[in-house]
Amino acid sequence: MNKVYRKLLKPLAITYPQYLVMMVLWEHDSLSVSEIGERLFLDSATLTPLLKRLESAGLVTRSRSREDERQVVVALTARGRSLQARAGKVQESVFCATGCTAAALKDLKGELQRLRARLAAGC
Amino acid sequence: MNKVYRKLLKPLAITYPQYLVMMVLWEHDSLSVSEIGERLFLDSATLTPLLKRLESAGLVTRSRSREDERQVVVALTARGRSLQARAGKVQESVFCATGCTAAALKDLKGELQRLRARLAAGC
DNA sequence: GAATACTATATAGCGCGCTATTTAATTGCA
DNA sequence: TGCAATTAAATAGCGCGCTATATAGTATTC
Repeated sequence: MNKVYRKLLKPLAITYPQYLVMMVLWEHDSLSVSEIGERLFLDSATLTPLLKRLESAGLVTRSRSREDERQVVVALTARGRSLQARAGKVQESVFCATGCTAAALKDLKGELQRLRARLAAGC
Repeated sequence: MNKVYRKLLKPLAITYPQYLVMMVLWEHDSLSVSEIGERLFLDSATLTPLLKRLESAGLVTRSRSREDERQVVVALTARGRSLQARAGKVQESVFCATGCTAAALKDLKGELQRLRARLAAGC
């Protein structure tokens, strides 16, 4: 999975986890670190360095929230937004590589999500 | 997945990837690095340091093969073998945590294996 | 209003999995 | 035989995901 994305994302010069963060931001434009974390099941220990790399790549900005100075708001830059267009083919290519129908993939995704929930809940 | 195993393997003081290697060795007792790699889809860059950790934990030995000095043969120690008994409950606990029937898990495994094969083959 | 508890990030440190490269042993071919 | 090609491990270096801990800022409680 990671390996498939790696090849496709090489032209964009981002990694697969970075791509996941960008996808979340393309939907919401601006989110706090923990809001991103909730959506991707990642915590600040993972996200902080990743976001710093996206920041130094000029794709996002990180700034302390005015209302709550504990929070760091991550927002897309123009460059970050424009990357979305170039990323269009990625999803398509991965879908093609799976050789699955959209319905089969949806089923599999649902099954894995349920499994994750059960594993997280404990025995 | 990893997180579930981590908790269960803590008493054994090994990680989940280390546990996978031990499972392979419990079946075969002695294998070369690349033979382990084939079974787990891992290469020497990942396995060499992992095996060194298992070696320094006293669970395996690593020695150059006599027939082919390029190969390193990894073999269980007595301590490594005896760990198998203590690991008995791990599989059971994980199975329980999935909340799946054995048949459902088998199906899911097959589906994911086919998906991996397709992804590896390319579009 | 001050001490306390809680929350959001950040940091340190570890193991894993990867790519790219190196080293050493074996194979194969002229 | 000798030299090139191949193979098996090892190494360097990077990003990720985790646990444990620290550092702030905010909320609560008395």
